[in-house]
Amino acid sequence: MSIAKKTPTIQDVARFARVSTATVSRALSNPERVSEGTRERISDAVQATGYTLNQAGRSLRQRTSKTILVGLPDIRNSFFSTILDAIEREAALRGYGVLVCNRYSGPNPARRLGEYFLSHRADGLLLLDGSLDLEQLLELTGEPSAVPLVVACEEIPNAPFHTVKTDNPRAAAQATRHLIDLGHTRIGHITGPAGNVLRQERLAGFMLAMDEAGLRVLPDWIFPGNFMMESGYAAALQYLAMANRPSAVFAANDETAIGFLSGLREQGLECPRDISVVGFDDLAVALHYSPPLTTVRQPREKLGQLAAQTLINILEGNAEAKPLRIVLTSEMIVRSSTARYFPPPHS
Amino acid sequence: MSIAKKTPTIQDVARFARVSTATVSRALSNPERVSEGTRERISDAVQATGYTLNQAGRSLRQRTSKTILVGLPDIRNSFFSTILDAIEREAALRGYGVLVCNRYSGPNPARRLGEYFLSHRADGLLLLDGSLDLEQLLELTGEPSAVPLVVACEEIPNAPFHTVKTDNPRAAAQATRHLIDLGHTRIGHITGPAGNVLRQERLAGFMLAMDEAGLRVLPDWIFPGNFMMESGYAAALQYLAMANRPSAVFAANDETAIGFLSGLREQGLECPRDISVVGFDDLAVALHYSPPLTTVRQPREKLGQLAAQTLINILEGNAEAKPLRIVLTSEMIVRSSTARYFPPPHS
DNA sequence: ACTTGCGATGCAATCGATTACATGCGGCCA
DNA sequence: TGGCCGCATGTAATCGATTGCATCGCAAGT
Repeated sequence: MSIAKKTPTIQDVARFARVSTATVSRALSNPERVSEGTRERISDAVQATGYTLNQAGRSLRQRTSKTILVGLPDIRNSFFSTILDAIEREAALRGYGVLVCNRYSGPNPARRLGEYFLSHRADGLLLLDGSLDLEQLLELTGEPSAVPLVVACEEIPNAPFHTVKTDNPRAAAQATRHLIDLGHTRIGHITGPAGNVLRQERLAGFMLAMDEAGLRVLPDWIFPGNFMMESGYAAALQYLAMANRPSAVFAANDETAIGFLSGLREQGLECPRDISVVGFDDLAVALHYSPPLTTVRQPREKLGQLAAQTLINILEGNAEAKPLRIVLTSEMIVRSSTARYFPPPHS
Repeated sequence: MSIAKKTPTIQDVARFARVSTATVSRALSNPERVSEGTRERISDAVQATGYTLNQAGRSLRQRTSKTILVGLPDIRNSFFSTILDAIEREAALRGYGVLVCNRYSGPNPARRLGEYFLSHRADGLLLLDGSLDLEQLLELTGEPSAVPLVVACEEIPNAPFHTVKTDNPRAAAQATRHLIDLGHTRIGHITGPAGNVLRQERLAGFMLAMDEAGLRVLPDWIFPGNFMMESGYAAALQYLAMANRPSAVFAANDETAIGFLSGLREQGLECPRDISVVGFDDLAVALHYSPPLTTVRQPREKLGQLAAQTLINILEGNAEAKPLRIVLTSEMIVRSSTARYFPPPHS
C-alpha cells in the first residue's frame, strides 16, 4: 500500500463509516461528543482506510501548525544540541514538530525567524539565544505578543518574555569560591562573548565571590572570550605573556577552558600543577579531558524539557498570563583540573 | 503593525491592486505571465499590505510543504549537528524549512518518520543514519519511492536510495597505514556500534590495510564500541587487562578515541609515549585535546550541503532518475597522538 | 397530547492559495 | 470584412479539515 497512490482523507473515512465528515472530525478530536456506536464504526473505518490527518488542511482552518520553531545561535555547540534534543523529545510527545533555525544572521536576524510566523509555519518560538535586539524582537512579536515566545538558557533583560534558565550568577560565584577555598587568591576569568547575557551573569558572579572574599581582580585577569575553544586558546597566549599571572582561572564555559588548557600545555604549563581551571556546562568531554575538568553542570535536559513544556502550555492556552521565570539550579562538579594552591618554591 | 491583527491574504492584495486573486498568484509565482503594468501594481500592493504567503493554504492546494525532514541518530553528537547546520543553511537558501526528528526509537523507528509524510508535513527525508531496517524503510517510502529520500553519512547497503557519504574504507585504511608507517605492527581497532554501516566500512578498511602490510590482527584487538566516549573508556579497561597489548589503536571515531585515552591515562599510560591512537571525524576538540589527536577529517559542511542540494533537486524535479551516489574524500590530519614505535626497553 | 430539551448528527461555509477553463480584446491574415 | 489566434485576466472549483447552525428523534415534563 504505497503512500503515493492517494492518501485517504477524512471523506474516505466518512464514506466508509457512513457518516458525515463532521462526525468523523468530532470523533477524532472530541470523542465524547459522538455516540459509542458511531465512534467504533469510525475507528474501524480509520483502521480500514489507513487514514491520517492532513496537517495542511487543519492548519489552514485552525490557523495552527502544531509546530514550534527553535532559534539557536550555534547548533554545532553540543551544549545547545543537547537542549535541542530534549526539546524535540518533549515536543514530539505532545504532538508538535520542531523546526530549527540556526545562526540566523544578516542585518535583521529576527527577520528570518519572523518569516516562519508570517507564513504560519510555526505556532511559537523557543529562543536559545539572548543576543537578539530587543527592538527587533518586539517588532517581531507584535505589541500584544502575537508570537508566543519562550527564551531558554539565556535571557533578554527587562523584556516581558517567559524565561527558563539556570542561576548563572550563583553558579559562577560557587565555582569561584571553590577556587578560593583551595587557597587561590589571584584568580582570573575568561568571559563569554560581548553582548551576551550569560557573559554578564557569570562575570558578575565571579566578581561578587571575589569581592566577598576580599580579593582583588586585576583588569588583566579578565580575558575576553566567546565560548569557543579558539578564544580560550587566545587567552592562554595572553596569559603566558603576563608578568603577574593568576594561579587559577574560571572560564565561562568548558570549551573555553579546554582551549585555554590546550594553549598552556603547548608551552609546557601543566594543570593542575601550575594552574587550576574551572569550566562551565559539563559537556560530555569534560569528564574525559586531560585532566578531567572541574566544572558546573547545568541541567540541560531538564531545561530543554521545561522550556518546551512552557511554550506548548502557552500555545494550548493553559498558561500563566504574566511572564513566567523559571530558574534551575546548577551543580558543582569537582574533578582534577583544580588543586590546592601551593606558593611556587622560589618567589 | 502587529501580526496578531490579521495577516493580509492574497485577497487583500488583489483588492488593493484591483485585480483578481488569480492574477496576484500568477504575478508572484510566474511573473512573466502577467503584463508589466499589472505586475507593478501588484508589487506595490504587496508592499502596501505587507502580504506574506500563508504556507498552509499553498500546501493544501499543491500538496507540498516546502519542508524537509532530517532524521538523526543522535543530535547531541557534534558530528551530526555540524552536518545539520550545513543542511539547514542550504535549505534556508532554497526556501525550505527543516524539521528535525532525533533518536526516533521504539518498535518501528521508521514509523515516527513516516508520520511526517502521511500528514504531509514534509516533502522529503534526509537520513543521517544507516541503521534503519530496510524493510521498514521501504514500507515507508512505498514501492515507487513515494518519499523522496537521501541518505547522508551512512548508507543502506543494496538499497536504491540516493547517497552522499565519504570514502570510509579508504580513509580507515589510510589511518591504519599511518600507524604502520610509524613502525607499529600490533595494531588494534575500536569499532562502531553493531549493525552500523560505518562500523563495517571502517573495520574493513582497517583489516585491509593490515592484511596488505602482512600484519596479523588478534581477535582480542578488536574492541567493541558504539561511537560514544563511554565505549572508548570501556575498551581501555579491556586493553589494560590484556597480556599482549597492541602498541597502537585506530578508533572508529574521535569520541571513542577520547574515552579510550581517558581510561588509559587513569592507569598511568601516556599517549603517545606508551601507545599511539588515531581517531576519526576531526571534531573541534580533537585539536585541543591532550594530546592533540591524529585523526581523519571528513568534509562535514560539504557533505551536509550536498545532501541538502541533492534532496531539494529531487523535490523540484531536476534530478537524476537513478540513485546518485556521491562519495567525498576525507583528509588525514596528523597531530600528536601518534608517534614512531620504539620497542619497550625490556621485553 | 403537546411542548420542551437535549444528545447525536448532517449541511454547508470557511480557511488561503492555486489552477483549469472561460472570456474578452486586439491584431493579423486572407 | 470575417475568422482565427494568442495574450491578459477573470471565474470558480479545488485541496482537507473544522465548526456554526440546523435538523431529527426521543424522552421527560406539564
